[in-house]
Amino acid sequence: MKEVRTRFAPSPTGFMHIGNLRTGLYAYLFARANNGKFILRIEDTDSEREVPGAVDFIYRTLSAAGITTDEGPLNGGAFAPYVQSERKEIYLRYAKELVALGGAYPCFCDKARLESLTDENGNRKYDKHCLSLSKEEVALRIAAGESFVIRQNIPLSEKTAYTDLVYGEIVVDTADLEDNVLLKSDGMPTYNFANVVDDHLMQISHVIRGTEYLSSTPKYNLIYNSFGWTPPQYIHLPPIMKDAQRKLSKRYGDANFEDFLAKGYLPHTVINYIALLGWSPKNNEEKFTMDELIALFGVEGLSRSGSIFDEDKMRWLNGLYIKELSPEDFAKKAAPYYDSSAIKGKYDYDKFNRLLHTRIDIFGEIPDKVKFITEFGAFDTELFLHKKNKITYPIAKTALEGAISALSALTDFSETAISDALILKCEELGLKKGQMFWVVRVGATGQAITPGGAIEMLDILGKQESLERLKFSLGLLL
RNA sequence: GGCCCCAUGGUCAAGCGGUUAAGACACCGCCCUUUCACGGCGGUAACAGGAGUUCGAGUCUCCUUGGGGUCACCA
Repeated sequence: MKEVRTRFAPSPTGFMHIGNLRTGLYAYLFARANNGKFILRIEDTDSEREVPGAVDFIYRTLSAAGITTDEGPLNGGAFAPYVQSERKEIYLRYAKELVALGGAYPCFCDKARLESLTDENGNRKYDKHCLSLSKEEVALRIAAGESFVIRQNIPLSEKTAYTDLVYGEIVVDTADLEDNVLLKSDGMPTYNFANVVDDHLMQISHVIRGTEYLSSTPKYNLIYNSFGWTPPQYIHLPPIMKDAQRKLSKRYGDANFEDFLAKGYLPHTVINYIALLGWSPKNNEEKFTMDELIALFGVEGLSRSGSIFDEDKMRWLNGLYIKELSPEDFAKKAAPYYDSSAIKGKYDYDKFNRLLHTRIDIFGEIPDKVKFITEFGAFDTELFLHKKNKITYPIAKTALEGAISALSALTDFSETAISDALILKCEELGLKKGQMFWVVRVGATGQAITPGGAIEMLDILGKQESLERLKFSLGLLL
């Protein structure tokens, strides 16, 4: 059997869209799962969208994602160059050959004429006007420096079919296809042409890409046929959706890989999560290493319908991965988020690390979790009330007063001392421990949900601040 | 609008003619716990609709409806 070779062919736009990354991931997994090669190719034939430094950016992204390439612009390979803008002469050569073979023809029609072809529904289809030009006239006009493009010569009406590995047989009538531009007037190829020439020359065995190409693939196969080449196998992928009717796109917010990293997602969480959007293994697990994904991946598990991106689930997954981090790793990754929070430079980050390690799903939650340190003021006293612990206003008041007196007497404000003193006071006042701790925790922070228990909160705040806050809270009850 | 594709809970999804229709997220409840959280256990919730094929249909066929894609000198 032929060697499996897949490719990831992004445009250098300066960001890595999640949908794109998933396509690349699947191409990578498929290659690795079949002991094949994974190739990176840069599709930069649209000079207007060129972004400097984008190639490095793509490599950094793949590296962060744990995806390695066998061939590409930076690591080279037998089919270099891997950047389309550097392959201009190749496309030109093959375009000429295709014209000679009758699969394409030069076209001199200008924009105005093209627009005049638009019908009442706003649709337009090229009428093969320039196909009838004589060889002599074509040569003359080109020699005269007239601007032209090369168009694909598509048969008027015949059925074309191919078998997609996930969607099955796709049949399209060539009457529904247009004589698209293959080579632009600036000499650059369009995707329609470059992708065919490159996939063939680079010996790509399986083309893995989004469904937007599902119905135009027959067009590409026609080109392969004209050249006498064998088309690759196709694996088209359903889209990742923002909601039921919108595709996930950067226009709607945080859909880029790097945005998720900035929010405090671990790179592998994103990979793990998107791997499961549109593909599922036969087992019932949700958490996979890259090696496990490779071992499990197969086209049988690919789905045909679009999937809505659910950040809640990705958060949960990230929480799982965060809990697995060693304390050192956690501290290292959390540090930048403390530095951008209100407690920057103050307090011992490690005290928070210990509390937050099991309490956050993404690092971006840190600033909000530590906010209570610097933000404290009047709050809704209903927070004191607790049905299950039978906490009423009088009990809250008693507990607060008791806590204040017990804590005031302490010289050693350690966690054990605080705990002992509060528990002793409970017995003295006939309060349940749960009542005391709840009231103290709320009284010291003004929040129902806190990044730690009562004792931990008091310990972090220190004796003076704790007492001031408890007295303030008591005041709210009077 | 033409053409192509898709359709199981709110979401991701198993299922590939016979199942009490898995599992996960989210949500709710219980337990654990000195309070927050973690963790454990449990619960609510789905085959878009209609014909047909079949002893039997979520699974096959057709139609309807809904949704997506595509119709560029963008990829």
